[in-house]
Amino acid sequence: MELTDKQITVIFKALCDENRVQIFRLLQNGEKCACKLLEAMQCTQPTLSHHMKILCDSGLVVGRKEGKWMYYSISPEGTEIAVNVLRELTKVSDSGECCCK
Amino acid sequence: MELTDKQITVIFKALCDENRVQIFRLLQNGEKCACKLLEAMQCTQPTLSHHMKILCDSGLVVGRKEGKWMYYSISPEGTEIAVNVLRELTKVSDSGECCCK
DNA sequence: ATTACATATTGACAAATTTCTATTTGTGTG
DNA sequence: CACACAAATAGAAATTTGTCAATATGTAAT
Repeated sequence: MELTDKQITVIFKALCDENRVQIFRLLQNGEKCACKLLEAMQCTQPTLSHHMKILCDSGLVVGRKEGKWMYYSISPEGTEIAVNVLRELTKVSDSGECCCK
Repeated sequence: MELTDKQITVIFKALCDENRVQIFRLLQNGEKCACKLLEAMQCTQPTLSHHMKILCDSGLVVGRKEGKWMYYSISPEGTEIAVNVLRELTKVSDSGECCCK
């Protein structure tokens, strides 16, 4: 399962905005409906919808529709992928010195 | 050691750009000087300098000056912090249902 | 069907980001 | 000192992102 550089940026874009970080905090207690998230956030409904789209695109959050409502939750699978990608990208396999010495 | 939401976004901004993802790949073999990175990248020197600043600000990369040269490498400490933050933010402590049912 | 409600989409605008060229700063050498 | 080289900074242009008001879509209830 190889991710492109582009896909990697999409994952971490989820965490590049303070509002979205706050949304993660709200989701830590379990699944929440959009309306409940909206109450807790200082933004309009379209703005929240926009952020939720970015979060779902990242794979770190999953949405579930139930009647009129959208329920969002943190995805353990997405989380695991993100952690692995981060570990992979920052893994150092020290192989020799730089030439510029 | 508590990080603000703002600081968290700064960490993950490092990984929000394809060029910077590429730089991580280049640094995986160990420390590299800026001039060597520049050779491998498709951008100008000021652009690389800009990206390196963002990477250093994130704490995921550290720079070391030696004479005229700047040497950059992946920071194991910064990496560990980033992984911990990611784990922390995406940790679910399931405490009850949403009210909107 | 009509109404009410929850969410998504559209379009516009402001702010932030990326990129470049030109210039400056810092360091070593003849 | 004067020159060359590496890297950073300044400033401007192009692009992307975040935000909102307005509107559309989907769902349930009367």
